[in-house]
Order: sequence, then structure tokens, then C-alpha cells
Amino acid sequence: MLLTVGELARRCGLTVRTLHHYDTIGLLTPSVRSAAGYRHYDGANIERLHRIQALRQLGLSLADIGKALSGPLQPLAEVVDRQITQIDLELAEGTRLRERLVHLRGQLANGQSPDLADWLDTLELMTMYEKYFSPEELKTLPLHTNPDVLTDWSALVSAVQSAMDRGATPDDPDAQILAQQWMTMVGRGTGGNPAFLMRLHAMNENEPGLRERSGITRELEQFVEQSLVAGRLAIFERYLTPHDMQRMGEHYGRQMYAWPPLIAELRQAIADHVPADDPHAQRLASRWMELFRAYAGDDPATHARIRQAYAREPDLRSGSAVDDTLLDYVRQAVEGLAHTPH
Amino acid sequence: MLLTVGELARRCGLTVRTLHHYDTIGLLTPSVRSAAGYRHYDGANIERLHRIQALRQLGLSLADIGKALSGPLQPLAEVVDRQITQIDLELAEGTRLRERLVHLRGQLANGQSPDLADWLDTLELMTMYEKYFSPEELKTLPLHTNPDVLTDWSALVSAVQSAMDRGATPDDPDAQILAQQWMTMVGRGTGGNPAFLMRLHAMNENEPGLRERSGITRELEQFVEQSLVAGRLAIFERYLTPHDMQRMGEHYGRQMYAWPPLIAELRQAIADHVPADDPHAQRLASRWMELFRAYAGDDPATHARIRQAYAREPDLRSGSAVDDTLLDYVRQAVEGLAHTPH
DNA sequence: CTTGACCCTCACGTAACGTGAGGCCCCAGT
DNA sequence: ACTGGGGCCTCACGTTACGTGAGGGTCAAG
Repeated sequence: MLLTVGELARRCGLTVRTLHHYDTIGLLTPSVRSAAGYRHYDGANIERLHRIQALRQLGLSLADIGKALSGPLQPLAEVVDRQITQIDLELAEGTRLRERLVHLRGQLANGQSPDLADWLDTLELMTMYEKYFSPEELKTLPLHTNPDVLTDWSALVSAVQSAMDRGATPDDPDAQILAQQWMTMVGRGTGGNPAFLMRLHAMNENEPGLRERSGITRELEQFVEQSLVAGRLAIFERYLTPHDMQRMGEHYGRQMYAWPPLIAELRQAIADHVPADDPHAQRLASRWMELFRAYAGDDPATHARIRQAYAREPDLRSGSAVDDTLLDYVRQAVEGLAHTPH
Repeated sequence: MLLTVGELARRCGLTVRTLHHYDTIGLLTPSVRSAAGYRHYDGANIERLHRIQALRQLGLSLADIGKALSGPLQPLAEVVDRQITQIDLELAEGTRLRERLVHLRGQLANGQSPDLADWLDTLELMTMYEKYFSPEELKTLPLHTNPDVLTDWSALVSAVQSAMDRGATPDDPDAQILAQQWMTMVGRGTGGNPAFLMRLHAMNENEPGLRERSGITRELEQFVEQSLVAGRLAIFERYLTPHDMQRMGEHYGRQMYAWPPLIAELRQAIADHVPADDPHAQRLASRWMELFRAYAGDDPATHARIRQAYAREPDLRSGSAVDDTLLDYVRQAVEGLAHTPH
């Protein structure tokens, strides 16, 4: 099924001019050009357009989108996950802004003059709508409230950059120690809140100015991620078979950014006293097992070995906001799943 | 309390450059300039900035915002109401898009290849996010699905424009008949759905190209509104005292656009089988009484006369999506309110 | 063949600021 | 009084992602 530029534009709600522009800058090149020069788009083009639109909605410039799509591609399911997370952010912000406006309307309807400071806060929230943190959230973000955290984090960024400048690779023990420190710092800077982690990540992705100031370039972030994976695989190696390790080497860390939203939801379910046998908890547990099996495979013996590693090595969980309460909760919810026929 | 440009920018989440720009184009002029040329902003500036931000969020260009703010100003409470409505739209759209993405993720996670037509629909929704109607909604919008409706509406727009060109005023019977026809046409074009009315209104406000094509200029819209109010006041005059009429003359129609969101919510509550004594229904009823009292005052005798007028004159409700079921529901919910101590 | 809808490339223009440059203002500390 | 730091001013070039025409070719149905 090939679509002309007009058809694709209509179906996607874009303009022909936009698609021309994307073609011109090499962002989305139609797979076929007719003898007359007509652009024809196929399924792969649609997938790529989906990726482009998803990143656009995250606020990236077209140039940055081009860069992001020039390397190895994230699985589309992960892209969609990211979108869902972003929409959740926006829904939460919208609800918050709505509450503020309802409050302001109440004051106006009563003939009251709004408190100026309160009013300015509402104006700020109007501007921050679709931005990252509400003023209230900023108050609970250690990275924002504790200058020591920011100082220490900057020092760590410098240390990582130095290691990179020295030509360190993710397999170097130094790099792995730095990555471990990074995770500890993440936990410290976010107060252990994985939802904040996703937001900081979004901010750093979306705000080039911030990226420059923080020094957390994409290369640096990737270096840390790879060092972390390498360091953790080294730990796992003490517990797993060579066969296990082959699989882990291929799959571990592949869905690194899918875990924090899930963990955030689980923590919320626990905070809301949702019973572990509730369908919602079961869905979350199902998702957990899905992610787990993606790197661990399906062999129960491997699972047991991995669990043993997690139990004995706190470094495997550092900064992930996964504690014993959460693991118990997941275990119970998974047991409920086990009673369901496959 | 006067704010410098930097303080205001920080408090509102804008940039100094933005405020300079607004000053340069005459959109927001600081109330005071110091001897050194420093800009100082006061409470009235903050109110105006709120209006500007609200209209910006509705998607108006700065030029259009300037025009909108150059005439008589809508009460700020109404501006806020409008914002709330817009946020509700966005929340609904976001929820819809989320569902689509969750579905798509499910397919991807199962290793399925998404159905291309379905996928394109999702891409369109991604683009229409923050636009006006989902594809599904378009299918249920008579204005979109029934070419006769569009033709008839265009003819009515021409008729109104002709009346205006002839120098008709809202007090002319011709104008009032046209306004009545307009309301009938609104009901016909939206299928009696007040949520659609709000959206059409937003579209017409925000899309200058659409406004040009439809002929529904702001002047025309205002002419119709004023003619409608005048026509309805003429009906009420048969039932009310001169004292009543004096109040009605001042207040009736002042919150015209606050009613449709409330009516939409009430219809939704009825559809969801929310009992009339539910706190949610009671809040809606409270809001109803608030709007009612805003033009009717607090005298029960006046209320009874107004209700009599509504009961006998179908033209007073034409196009408003208020039917007997909804009125019964509101009556029950209001009775529940009456049992609450004031 | 005609017509209407759609395609192509080219290229000027746009809206809402972003970013420096160069210089003045204000206030607190020494 | 001076200094330094933070903030203010105006001016002006630049940016991003298209919007809008112009001029002309393509395709399919009548």
C-alpha cells in the first residue's frame, strides 16, 4: 500500500508542505518516486513518521530528531511507551492547572480580588503546562532544593567526562564505578522517586541549553548507561551460567527506560492500598514479568539465579527505587497471575 | 506591588525578551516606567497578561489577541471558564490518544504488525491532539456528515450578513428571527451536543482561514448573540415585572458560553447514571443555580416567573440541548441542595 | 480532447521570539 | 567614594518550521 503525499498528509493530519519539508531536509524520504516525480510512501515510511511525530511531541527540534533517528533505532514499542509517559505527564499537569483555575474562578465569582502571589503562581503554571515540574513538585525535588546535590552531581558529571576524555570504555572498572555512583546520585537527586527520574530525563533530552549547562550530553549519558550495564553484567556473571550470560549480554539494559514508569505506577498502587489481587496490580505485575523475561528468558532456573544475584548484590538495584516492599507486592501480584490459566 | 520585567518573567515562567516583545507591539504596556527606563508592572498588567496567556493557549496569534483585547473586555471569570473548557478538551483528547497508544503498544509487544489504516488513524490523532475533533467524533457531527446542514448554515450566514449590511440592529424583529434560526441550526449541526458547540466555537475563534471561509466573523457572531439576547428578553418581557426586566437587561446573556460546558457535564452525568444526590451532581446543580441567579437574582417570585416563561416558550431553549430529562435531573439535584444548611 | 484534482519545484515571507552587543542603573559591601 | 555583581535598557541579526503563491506537469474520468 503506497500513499501519495496528499493522501498521507490527509490521513496523518499534516500538510503536504510539511512532508515536502521533511523530504527536503532528509528527515523522511519517500521509499518510491514515480517517473513523474510523485512521492510514494510505504509502511516503513509510516513507522518512521510515527517516530518523528513522537519525538516532535516531546519537543525536539527537527535537527535533533534527525540525529536521534540516525543511529540504531529504539524498538517502536519503547517509543510508544515513552509517548504514553509523556501524555500521563500532560494529563497530570492539565488536571493540576484546572484545579488552580477553578479556585481562581471561585474567587472571581465571589467578587474577591485574587491574591497577587497566588495569581502569579497560577500564571506560572499556565506557562509550565507541558513543561516538567509543578512548583509544588519542585519543592520536593532534592536536586532543586538541596544545593549540595547539584554540586555533587556536577562534580560527578565532570568525573565522567574526564574518564571519557581519557578514552575509558564501558568495560573499564573506573567507568563502572562512576556509573554506580551515578545511580546512587540519581536516587539522591530524585528523592527515590522514579517519576521524577523520567522527567529529568525528558528535560535533559528536550532542553539543549540545559544539556549544555549540565554537561550531560547524549554521549555522556550513553556512556554512563553502557558502563552501568557492563558493571551489572559483571556482577551477574558470578551467579549465572555462560548460557545465561549470553542472553543477558544481548538483552539486559535494552528496556532500561521502561522500568521507571512501571515502578512509579507500582509505588502509586502501593500508596493507594490497591490489593495485590486487584486487576490493576495484576496488569502491572504482568508488565513487570514481561520486562523481566525480556532479558532473563523463560527458564525458571535462570530466574532463580538472577533473583539470588539481586538478593545478594544491592548494587544491582541502586537508584532504581525498588525496595523490599515493592518486591513483595510484585511477588504477591505475580502469584495471583500464576493462578490464571496461560 | 510593582514588578520589574525580570521578576514578572520569573514569576510567570516567561522570558524578559517575551515581555519586551509584548511591550514593543503594544500588547502589554507596563503601567510605570522609571526615570532610568525600567519597566514596572502592576496588578492590572497581571490581569491583562492572564488574558493574553489564556488566548495564547487557545492558539490565537498575538495580532488576533491584540484585536480581541482592544474592545470591551469579557469578565475575567468568563475567561477562566473558557480556559477550563479548553483544558477539559485537552484532557479528553489526551485520554483518547493514550488509549490508542496503549492499543498500539499491545500489538507491537505481541509482535503483531499494526493494521496500516488503524495506524494512520493513530498518527492523525497524534496530530489532532490539541486540535478539535477526533475522527470518531467527526463521524457523529452532522455538520461534517450531512452536506445539507453545511449548505443551510452557509445560507443562514449569508442572510445574517445581508441583514447586517442593511444596517439591521439586534432590536430588529428580522434580526431576532435570524438569531432564532441560528440557534435551531446550531442544534441541528451539532446533533444537540453542547460539547460540540464549544468546539465549533473554539475552531471558529482560532482558525482565521476557517472564519474567512465560513463568513462567521466576530462581528457577525456578536450580532447574532445580541439579537438572540434581545429576542429572548422580548419574550421574557411578557412574563416579568419591569423590575425583573431591568435586572435581566443587565445580566441575561452575560455568561452565555458558561452554559454549554455545564450542560454537557450534566448530560454526561445522566448518561453515566449518576444519582441526583451524588456529590458530583450536586456540584453541577450548584453551578447551575449560580449561573441562573447571576441573571435572575435571588427573588423566588422572579424565579417562578422565569420558569413559567421557559415552560411556555420553547424558543427560549432552542439549540441549548436542555430537555425535560435534564431539567428534572437538575430539579432533583437542587432539592438535595435545599436540604443542606446554607 | 477537456477538465478537475493532484502532483512537482522554486522561492519569498512569516510569527514569535532567541541571542549578543554595548552600555546604563541600582544596591550592598568595603 | 569606589567596586562589583546582578539587573536593566535599546538595537539588531538570526532562527525554526513551515505558509503561501507562482508556474507548470500528471493522471483519470467523462
